[in-house]
Amino acid sequence: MPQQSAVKRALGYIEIHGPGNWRTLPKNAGLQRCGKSCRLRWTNYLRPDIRRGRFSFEEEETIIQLHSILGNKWSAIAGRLPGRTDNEIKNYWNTHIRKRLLRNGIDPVTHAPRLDYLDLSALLSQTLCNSSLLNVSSLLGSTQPALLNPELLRLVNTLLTPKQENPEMVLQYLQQNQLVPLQQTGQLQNKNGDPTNSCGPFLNQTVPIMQANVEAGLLMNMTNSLSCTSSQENSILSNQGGYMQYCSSNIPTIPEVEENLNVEALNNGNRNFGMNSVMSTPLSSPVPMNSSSTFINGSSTEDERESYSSMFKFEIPEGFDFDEFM
DNA sequence: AACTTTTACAACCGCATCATT
DNA sequence: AAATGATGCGGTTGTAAAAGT
Repeated sequence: MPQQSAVKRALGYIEIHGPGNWRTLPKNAGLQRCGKSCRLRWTNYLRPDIRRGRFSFEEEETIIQLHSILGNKWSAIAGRLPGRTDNEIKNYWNTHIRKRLLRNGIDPVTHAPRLDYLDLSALLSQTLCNSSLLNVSSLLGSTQPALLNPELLRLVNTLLTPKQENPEMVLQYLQQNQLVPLQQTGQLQNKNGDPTNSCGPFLNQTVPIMQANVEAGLLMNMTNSLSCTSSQENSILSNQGGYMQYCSSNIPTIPEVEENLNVEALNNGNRNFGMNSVMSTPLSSPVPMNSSSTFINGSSTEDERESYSSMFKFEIPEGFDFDEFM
């Protein structure tokens, strides 16, 4: 007996008798399934009001927000997303959202930032001149993010502490910890020992450059990378005064950073990066969740969403003089 | 082209709760 | 109040398709 016609019979049976009577349904419709299986099949797949297709960005944000409040109460979350089933949301969480949160250094269970989940190797390499001489990956000691080298955590902390934003201290730290070769001239060299390569002069000249430009912009961006890796995660930052805001002992909060940096100078090179734009999702109540805050558009693809995340990674400020640098 | 690995999603399982007798 | 069956729910598994080698 073709399965297609069995489904049609089941649907016809439900149309006549309504959903329910799951025990009698398989017998009357000639199905091999048990009643429970029929019910699940109906609620998760066959129901006519089920909305199929990709989750929109709004839906995704709603799921994250609700999950931060409700936890794994998938049916409760589904209740706020018309046409979506708990099973669908659960699957989407496990296959998409959870992974992205982990990649962005956010614990998907607690929704708190976790440095040990973050791809710090890539972040720091990118940060410090995309340097091949920085043996950052060795700091990690393992490919497993959970086993983060404490040295790296200290380094990140050093980089992120506003009072220590002087790049000289960063370099000093790197040298002290043998993360870069210590040179008598103070110049750095690459693996080939060539001090005139792109990275050496950069780090040598970086101090004044960074003091002028990078100091504010790069550190701010790096802070964003760690604590606010995407507009989506920004929206679920802790629950203070109607706003969600993540907190961490190591990571300065955004207001702290703003306090310690010259915001005006910062914005010169990063106008699209204003703090307001990333901290603007009100969450005075769990529902309704259709915040208008940080949406780029409602039909963004996953790749596009990933690119939002990368927006918050290190960028060289506009004022950066590459000619001088080279 | 063939094989392996990864991804995404539907389906299943077991337990908890609710409703009925 | 207890027993029984139905339903709801969250975690897990199975598998087809896609991606990678």
